Amino acid sequence: MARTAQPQARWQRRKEARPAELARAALACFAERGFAAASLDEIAARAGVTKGTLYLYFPNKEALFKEVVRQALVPWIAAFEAKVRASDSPTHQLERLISVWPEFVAAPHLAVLPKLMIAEAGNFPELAQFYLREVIARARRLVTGILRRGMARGEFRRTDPKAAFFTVIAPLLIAVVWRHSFEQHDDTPIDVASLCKTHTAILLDGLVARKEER
Amino acid sequence: MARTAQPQARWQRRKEARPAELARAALACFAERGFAAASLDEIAARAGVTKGTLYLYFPNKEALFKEVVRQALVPWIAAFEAKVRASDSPTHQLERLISVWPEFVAAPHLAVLPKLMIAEAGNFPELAQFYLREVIARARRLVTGILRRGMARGEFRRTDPKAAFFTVIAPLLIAVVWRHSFEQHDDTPIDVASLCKTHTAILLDGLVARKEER
Amino acid sequence: MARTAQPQARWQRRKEARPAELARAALACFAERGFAAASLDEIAARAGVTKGTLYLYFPNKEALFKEVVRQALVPWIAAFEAKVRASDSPTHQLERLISVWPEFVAAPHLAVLPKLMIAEAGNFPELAQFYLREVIARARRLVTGILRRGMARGEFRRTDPKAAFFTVIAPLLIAVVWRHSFEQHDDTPIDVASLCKTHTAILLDGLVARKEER
Amino acid sequence: MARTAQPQARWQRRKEARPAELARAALACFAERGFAAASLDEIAARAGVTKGTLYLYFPNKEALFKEVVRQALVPWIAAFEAKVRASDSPTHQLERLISVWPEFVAAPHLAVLPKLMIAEAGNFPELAQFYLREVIARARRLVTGILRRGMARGEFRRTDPKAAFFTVIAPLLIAVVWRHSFEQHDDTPIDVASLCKTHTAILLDGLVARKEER
DNA sequence: GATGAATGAGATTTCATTCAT
DNA sequence: GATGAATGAAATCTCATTCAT
Repeated sequence: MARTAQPQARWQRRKEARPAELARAALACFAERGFAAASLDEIAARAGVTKGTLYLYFPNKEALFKEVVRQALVPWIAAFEAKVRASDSPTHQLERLISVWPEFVAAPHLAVLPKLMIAEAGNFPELAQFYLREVIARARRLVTGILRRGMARGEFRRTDPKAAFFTVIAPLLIAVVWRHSFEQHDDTPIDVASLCKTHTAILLDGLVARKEER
Repeated sequence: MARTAQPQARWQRRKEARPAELARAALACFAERGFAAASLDEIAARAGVTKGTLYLYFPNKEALFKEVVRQALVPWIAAFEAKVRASDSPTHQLERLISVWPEFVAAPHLAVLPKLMIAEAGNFPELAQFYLREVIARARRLVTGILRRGMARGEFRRTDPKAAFFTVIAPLLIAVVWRHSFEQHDDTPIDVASLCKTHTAILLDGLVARKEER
Repeated sequence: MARTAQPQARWQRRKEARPAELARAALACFAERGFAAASLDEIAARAGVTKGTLYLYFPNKEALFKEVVRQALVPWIAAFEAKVRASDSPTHQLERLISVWPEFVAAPHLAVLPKLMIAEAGNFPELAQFYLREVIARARRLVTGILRRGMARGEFRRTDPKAAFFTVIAPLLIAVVWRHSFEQHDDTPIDVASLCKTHTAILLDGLVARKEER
Repeated sequence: MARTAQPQARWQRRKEARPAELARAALACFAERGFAAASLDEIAARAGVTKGTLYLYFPNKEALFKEVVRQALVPWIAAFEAKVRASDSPTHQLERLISVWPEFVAAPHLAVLPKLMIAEAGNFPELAQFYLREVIARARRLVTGILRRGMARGEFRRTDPKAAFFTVIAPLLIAVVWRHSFEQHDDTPIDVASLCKTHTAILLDGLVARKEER
């Protein structure tokens, strides 16, 4: 009973899947613990391989971090911009931008990045610049564009668009960050949908009550 | 009676001054490198003592970190609370609350703490809970209190106070975080004062333009 | 095909052999210096590995110690039990039990363990309980079992078996302990074989002389 | 209201008591943990002084250990020998020697020494020699003397007195040692009185049953 | 391609000892 | 005489990285 030559199926089966698996595991670990506290042992274990294997794909821990984060950043931007185009009214565009946020928060691979970037930007300048250029700057252009158009059309009150950008975006950002830092230690989880609804309302009409509405 | 040359004492007794000095040095190191990357050697050196001395005052690195956070942040929360108590009108209270922020952002090293907490919450559950309890919860009580009173008095429109808390606070928080993660890589630094002004305006009156003002 | 000169491998893989080698080296160090004074550096050096390697096999120094005790002593207890099972007469069983002792005393490093356990029981409660459970209790069961059977058969006089256990075992124990504490400072070394012979004689027939022998 | 000059009563009151207090505390710590694991902090705390004070009385840890142990050894011997003189019959002398043992076991400062000496003899040769000379050798002379006289009078069977010494003394020794090493980890404490009674019985008459008694 | 045993530098932590007060 | 803050050397332990298999 001759044992037919197995074309080393054990490894081949996974060969193409590997890099993506490693990236997913690494991203999750880095996001949970930060760069320094994430151990290669843990990343490897989570990816179902051994530590040595990581070094087949990445020259060292820092390169692994940068590569994995850089790759994960790309989807963020496109997804982000696409959502806004569907409308023409600046008000509706803002509403829409905020209303898709809960989707982002729920997507595990995307939601993890802002916290990670906030935590590690100081230690990884190139990465920070990349994030700044490819994510933040584009988001800023998107939002300030909406605001400027709204002001030009008389739909929005005059404000400094660059400053207003923070008021528009920050609560959304904090929501994702919260998810991955404090929520597990808090007793009451935040309701992202409700948060977005309230944020939209305040953003557009303010906190102050008025007799007559627009 | 001229002061004779002191044969350089190997060390000096600084019983009361020490803990604060150590905490200050530690804060600076944690701010620069993050919790994990800050070494006790470096902290000790910056404080002008040896590693062993750190252990006279703190049982371990984590306790040192916790103490640093406590000493640095709690006074600020108190300051914010005091600022709010000084006024009676909810609208003015919000305005004042936001107006102290630039001072907070400018305090040396202090403003890194929110970023540090975001980064390390996952690694130090106890610290995260402490921060939640002593900082976030107090801030939340402060803001939701203002909002509720405003609504009760008919001064503010009805919203979910817990959700609105994020819209009030998040832009401020992002401003501090920005300082220590992306600002150095961006070409135009943010102007915190202007940001606070814009934020207050939008927060109170919204983005949408109206014929008649309050 | 001559074996070419090996460019001295930095290290070798010894997966299966390692734990036993490490335990052996550790036993020697613990025996010479005691638990606290034995340094991991020294143990590693003696085993021909680096400190880090120890942690591949044992989570910490205490676990290493525990493993050393377990590996070294448990086989001996089993040997004693086997020796006893080989006979049927309680008297012979006691004789045989004692007659193996010189071998135990002569086994290299092994005989320090009782002394080490006496010295460290206070510092390692868990280890003390392990030793009590796996070594002392088994020895006690073995001896009291023999005594009880002897009494039941009328071969031995009635005594409290748990108290008699001490009279049976203590001189043997003291002999090993002596070896590693006082013998080197005494002028005349003890002759374990003779000691065992005398002990057996007294144990069975007492010191007091009689007209008629059994 | 002039404050009368207090002749620094605070320290003077204790001046003479100090050394004894220190010695007591040190002995207890060393006995509990062994030389290496006993910390000067703990000893000082137990004595109600600070670490620095220890260095007023002893040049270093090793000297403290040796001095304290050496001083504690002296009472052992005298107390031990005095008990035996009261009788003339070797059998009674042995009985008496064993019967006073429970007193030793109960005396905290004495009972602690055998364990300590067993544990540290290897690391402190001079101390071991002192103990050997002043305690063990004298005890050996005492016991072998009794045995030899008993044999000469035909009261005891002929045995090697030096070997028999172990059978006589070991169970007693083990009882004290047990007290300070394993008893706290065992569920059933040993009953020293019962142990001594049983030991006497076996020692004199052996385990083996006989028709006619002496 | 994958493994995982081994490394070794560096981290935190401990503690006997010193010395200004 | 007593203190206790400070030291500094050495201990245990961790972990990114290497490399024989």
